[in-house]
Amino acid sequence: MSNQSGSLAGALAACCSPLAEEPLGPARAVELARAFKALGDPARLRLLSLIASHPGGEACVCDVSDGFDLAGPTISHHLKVLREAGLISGERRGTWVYYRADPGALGRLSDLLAIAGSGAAQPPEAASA
Amino acid sequence: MSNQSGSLAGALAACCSPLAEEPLGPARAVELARAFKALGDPARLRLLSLIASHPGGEACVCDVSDGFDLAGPTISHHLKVLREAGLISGERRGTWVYYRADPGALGRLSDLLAIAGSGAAQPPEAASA
DNA sequence: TCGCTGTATCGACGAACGTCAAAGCAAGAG
DNA sequence: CTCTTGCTTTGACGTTCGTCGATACAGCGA
Repeated sequence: MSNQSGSLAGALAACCSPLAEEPLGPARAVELARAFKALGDPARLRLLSLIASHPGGEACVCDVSDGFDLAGPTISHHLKVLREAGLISGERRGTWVYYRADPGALGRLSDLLAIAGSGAAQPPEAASA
Repeated sequence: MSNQSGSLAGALAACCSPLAEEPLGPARAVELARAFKALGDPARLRLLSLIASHPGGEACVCDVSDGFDLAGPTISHHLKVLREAGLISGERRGTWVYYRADPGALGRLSDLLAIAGSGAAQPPEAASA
């Protein structure tokens, strides 16, 4: 399990001019879409939030499972999706498995949207709308 | 068509403490997930980027369709998904329909991830673990 | 008016997704 | 070693999604 079992190891690492700066090539779009798709489920969004907001910055599955109406395997599945998207990493310590959010990956996704939201290609409606 | 035909009109408007600050309630998770899901497709990501990066901040469907291997109806479908997610808005001017990215919606999604990526719940891995 | 071009909706198909129960593996307790 | 607990994997089911062709609508020009 270690870090990421998936494919995007470096996908979010070598990131990307902001959305509005240049058209975003097909290949990069595929990798970024995989990350956003991982965020595109309420359960995963809550899991990620729960992990990121947990004291110490990490949470074990047992901490996180309470408050969900989902079966154990489903939780595990969602955590795997987040892991393979490079958004969290998991580590087994004794009996329990601890997950932790990846600040870098989240930050890069944030940057991708941020600049688009504030700066580039300045919509002429500057102050309006 | 006007602005958003969909459901999230205000969903992204009244946004949200950052991901790592507090656990993100179920209801809000559903609405945010809808936005991220809209970003979770390579074609839509490229479309959004193409629109956002287009000179003037807006692009008509014809501008955007070139360079895609997708049929017309499919492009139209993806634009509709982005529109219903509140990420773009469309306006018909004569024969053509022009789309424009919504900086506010993108910015709020960005903020949601940004703080999580930099600040809160500071992972103590610095010294501990 | 008719026809043409640009865009959207409809209906259908295959693929991917979210979910669960059952079974499997890892680690500690007895 | 065996049992129990925590988590993951497997296999299956129904639903949603991405894609397309056919069709319909909107606006312009002849």
